[in-house]
Amino acid sequence: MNDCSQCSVRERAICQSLSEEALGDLNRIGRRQMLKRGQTMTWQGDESVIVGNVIDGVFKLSASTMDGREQTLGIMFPSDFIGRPFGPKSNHSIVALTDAKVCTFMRAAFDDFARDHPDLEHKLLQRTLTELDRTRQWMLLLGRRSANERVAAFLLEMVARLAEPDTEGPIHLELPLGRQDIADLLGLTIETVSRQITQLREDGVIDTPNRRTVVILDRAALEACADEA
Amino acid sequence: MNDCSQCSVRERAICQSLSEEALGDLNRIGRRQMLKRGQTMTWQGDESVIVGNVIDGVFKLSASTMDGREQTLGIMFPSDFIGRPFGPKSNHSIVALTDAKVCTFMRAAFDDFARDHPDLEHKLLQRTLTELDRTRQWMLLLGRRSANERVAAFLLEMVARLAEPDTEGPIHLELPLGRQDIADLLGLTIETVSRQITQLREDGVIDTPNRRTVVILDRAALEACADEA
DNA sequence: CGGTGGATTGACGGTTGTCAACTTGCGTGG
DNA sequence: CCACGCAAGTTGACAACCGTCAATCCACCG
Repeated sequence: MNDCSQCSVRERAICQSLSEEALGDLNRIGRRQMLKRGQTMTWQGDESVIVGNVIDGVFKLSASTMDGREQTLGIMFPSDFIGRPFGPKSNHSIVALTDAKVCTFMRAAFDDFARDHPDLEHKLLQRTLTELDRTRQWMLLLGRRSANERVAAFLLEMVARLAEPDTEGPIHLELPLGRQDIADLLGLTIETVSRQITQLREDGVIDTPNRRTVVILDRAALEACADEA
Repeated sequence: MNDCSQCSVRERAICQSLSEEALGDLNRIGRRQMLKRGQTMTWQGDESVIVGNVIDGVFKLSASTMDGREQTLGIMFPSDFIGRPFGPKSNHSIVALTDAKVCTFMRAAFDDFARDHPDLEHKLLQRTLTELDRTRQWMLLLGRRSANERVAAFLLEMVARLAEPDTEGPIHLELPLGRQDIADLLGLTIETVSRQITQLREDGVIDTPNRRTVVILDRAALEACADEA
């Protein structure tokens, strides 16, 4: 059964605003879906048919030019809302970076439901505004920051989103992205990302015990990199 | 008097959703404000105090790094909504690119009003979603496109936003931005922008009768530049 | 133990940024 | 109305950073 009361993002997703009864109604038009790492949920340019909440796993939103250069537009974590409600087209692909679980709705049905539940729309508005803020910050990074600033900023962003807050000492990160994903997110090539990471390791700022884990040894130094120079 | 019924963006701004009565209530908490070209309405990092509708003129949203590199995050035209509702901080400055007129509200009062008027919130949500789409498209440009692609894309964007639709022959554009503004928007330097414009002129794609006007001579060629190569 | 795909490293070149000189356009004041 | 002055824009020479291409390395899989 799809029981929202036991949903792991119950307290954080936009559905938190709903009464038990409304939640039941919403549940009736939704369905759970599992995706494998690397699987694409929706394609750039397709009609906007599906929207939903990320329950588990990590997704990237990405767009590419006609000749195949790719740019990641955002990373979505559990409780984030994905897809394009109230509009006919989706301008980006949504791809699972890890095995993932989502709670999906047909867009038309979701739109109708949302219009009848202003509290839900309000939560969605707040989330959209926050995402717009984040996206604009990323524009500054893409437009004006150097390769080493970008990599430092990326690592700090991952700390903010993945690590336990306020831990003392070295911070252990298990990255949901490979090097190519990082490059696509930062608007760099995989080689440049690799070189910057090597540099940070040689400077003693981070350690990389294996390809997917990063240990932050000197957070202050990383923050100095990200803010300028 | 502030008479919304005669407002030049009455049919296009988010207020279009309001009844006569609600419009009167909103009008009572708002005030008109004039700004000169170059004047800053709100500053990056300040508390979010003011929100509003652009009535006349053009604004840029911009953010800068600690060492002074600047990136423009968006261009706002009449009927667009500016400022950050439902959140305490504004992460970007809002600067008038031309003499301008806005209809402003104290954020706290606007927030309260919006929460009581779901139709208004819905319009705001739609606008925010559209702006997020546009911003993400711009991320692709900043992350992955070359200088000449960026300039071509910029000119086409200006055609879309400023020119009469579907005119045959050469398209006349009166740019609201100077070269430095264009550079900040495209994540380039002023010199690179200048060189690309010179190149397009020498190729016969555009003409530049004076510093602020551009004539599109060969739109197809421009579109070819923007899409790739 | 060997294969495969991701990651790293190196050499090189191109695009764009930097610095500086010069030109052009525009407004002000004589 | 013209001339002057300044800001905006253009052009050139050069350097740096990052992308490209290619070889190699390494982790993880059977």
